[in-house]
Amino acid sequence: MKICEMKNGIALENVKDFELPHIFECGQCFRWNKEEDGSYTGVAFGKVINLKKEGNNVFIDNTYYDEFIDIWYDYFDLKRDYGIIKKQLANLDETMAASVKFGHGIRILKQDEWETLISFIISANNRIPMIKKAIEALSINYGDYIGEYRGSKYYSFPKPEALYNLDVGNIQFSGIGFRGKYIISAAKLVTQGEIDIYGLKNLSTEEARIKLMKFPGVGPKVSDCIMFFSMDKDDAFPIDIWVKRVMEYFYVPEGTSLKKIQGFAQSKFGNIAGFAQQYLFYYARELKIGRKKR
DNA sequence: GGGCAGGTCCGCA
DNA sequence: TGCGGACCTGCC
Repeated sequence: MKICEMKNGIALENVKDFELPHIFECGQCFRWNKEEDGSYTGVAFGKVINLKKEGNNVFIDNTYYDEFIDIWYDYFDLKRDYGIIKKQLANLDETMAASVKFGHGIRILKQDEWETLISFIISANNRIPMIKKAIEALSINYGDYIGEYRGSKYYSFPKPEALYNLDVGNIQFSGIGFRGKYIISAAKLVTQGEIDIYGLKNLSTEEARIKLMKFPGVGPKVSDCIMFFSMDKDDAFPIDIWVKRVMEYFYVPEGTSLKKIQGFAQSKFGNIAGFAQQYLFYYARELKIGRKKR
């Protein structure tokens, strides 16, 4: 891959394993939206950027070289060779081979810990369009105004300090529902220094999971999402309804407990379980594998 | 209109 | 420990 400076942006030439729909629609993030021209615009770390792909080149607009190196290179996990991971997984069995082929351009974004915590608290028993709406409402109301980009206004994700002294009634936006009280509790725990959200990545997966589950609204699934999507815990294996379905469809008997599925996944996928989960999730959800007919 | 959605919490054996 | 039911809310 070659990095080239451009007017108001940069170009990545000869990028491998980088498909915009795979990255932004595999369920790991909620603040990226597809534009009419097929490009994606999103907000992360208080910045707005737009990505467009032509051939094997990716164009990132509204940034500059130093910012790209500081923020986006890591955010898009560009130091990692996904070819190695995909090969390892595809060699396991036909299901993994098909999943990896289907989502071949997935990359795991290195997201902000706090934003990921709140986003996945909101995700519990919710729908993706609703989750996106809720996060957008929180940002518009309690985030900072970033600026206008291509005719739309953008806001950063609110800091914990902006939420901790709110009343539950203040954040009853569409899609928040019963999760409002969890969000405020989380903001309090972080602001008051009871849980060092940005220090958890230095702990082991098991220790970080225990700490994360101290947040109300955070159970095993949400904690694994937070660890994998923002704390480099590649052995985390979040089991949601789709992963449960695809695991039951291909690997374990129907009705297997989540704990047993978790154990099965750990022994099968080991320290790259998170990646396996993401390819399986995208595969299952896009193809609606295992979903019962109504 | 009842059921369901990227689960978690709570009460009960 | 492990299980079933409740849960905001919008959409089918």
